[in-house]
Amino acid sequence: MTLFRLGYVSMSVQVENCSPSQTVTWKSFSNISDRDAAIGKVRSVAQSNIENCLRLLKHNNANGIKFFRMSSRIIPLATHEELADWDYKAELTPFFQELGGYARKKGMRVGFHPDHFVVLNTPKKEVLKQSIYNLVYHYNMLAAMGEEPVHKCVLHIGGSYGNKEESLERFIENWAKISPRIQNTVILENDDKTFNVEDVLYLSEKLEVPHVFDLHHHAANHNDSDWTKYWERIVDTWKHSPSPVKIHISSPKSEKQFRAHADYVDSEMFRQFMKEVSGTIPQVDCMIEAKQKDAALFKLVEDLKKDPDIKWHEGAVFETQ
DNA sequence: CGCTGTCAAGACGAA
DNA sequence: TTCGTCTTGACAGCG
Repeated sequence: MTLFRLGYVSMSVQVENCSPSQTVTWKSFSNISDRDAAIGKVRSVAQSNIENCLRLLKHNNANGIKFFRMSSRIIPLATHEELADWDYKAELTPFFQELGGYARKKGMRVGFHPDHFVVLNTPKKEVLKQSIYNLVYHYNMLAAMGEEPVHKCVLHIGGSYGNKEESLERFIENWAKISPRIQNTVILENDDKTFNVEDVLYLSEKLEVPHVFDLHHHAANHNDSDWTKYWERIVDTWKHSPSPVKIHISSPKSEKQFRAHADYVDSEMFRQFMKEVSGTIPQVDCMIEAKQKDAALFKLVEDLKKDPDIKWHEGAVFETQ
């Protein structure tokens, strides 16, 4: 018996005018001569983003969706050094509290996937510094929400820099320079070009970091295409986590653009995955990464409803034998 | 009003 | 070494 929860990424294609990623660019910030007014602009955009994120959570709850990836762009310019003196935490905490309070009350799992500028295996000191600063920003948002800031930020291992083995080892060296509280926010995903499941498992097991397995990336980048032989080890990386195993699901856009995300996910592919996983663990949370966002999730649910073996709990939560 | 180019941030490969 | 591309949603600017 396995409980599946489906989630989706950041924004809805159904709820209108509800972007949680409105922004103020550095360029437009700089064009405002009154700095207080400029900060005010950033503050109001951030508040609006948090409000819209809350509206999305309410939309999710109404549809039985208990799993969600929040936008990393909630606070524009939060990690820009020119705004380092702005205490966004103090000013925005009440808004984040409401957001986190709602998620908690409804039993929702929320998390982040920081942008690709966060590269922990970089050889450049400055890039590592900025990356850690970016993770601190994510930590601060989680803390302000009252969320336990553990295993909530999905990252890739990083670049290969011409030598994959060295770059894998550099991750470990750099990891040692990061405080435990920030280390604890991180979970690691296999990518579609360089670091495959075996590489992530190597780090995950060594550093005790849960591995977020991405099925689509695995199809694009693997040593052995049969992922099931890694499954037990993947599950094992979650044994000390407060959260259930997390998986990424998406389908290739086309044969030619294999690595790009399709509008929807292939429900046959999902069904295959579901069959393999059923019975191996009590619960798995599946992040649907598709261009059509929540609409793709709803379409998958429609398809899965035809399956008589599935027992439905809520809109996007179900149980298999 | 709608289309196009630009936007904090990194990595990579082509020229 | 420099530049375009990747990828992506928002937005400013332009016609």
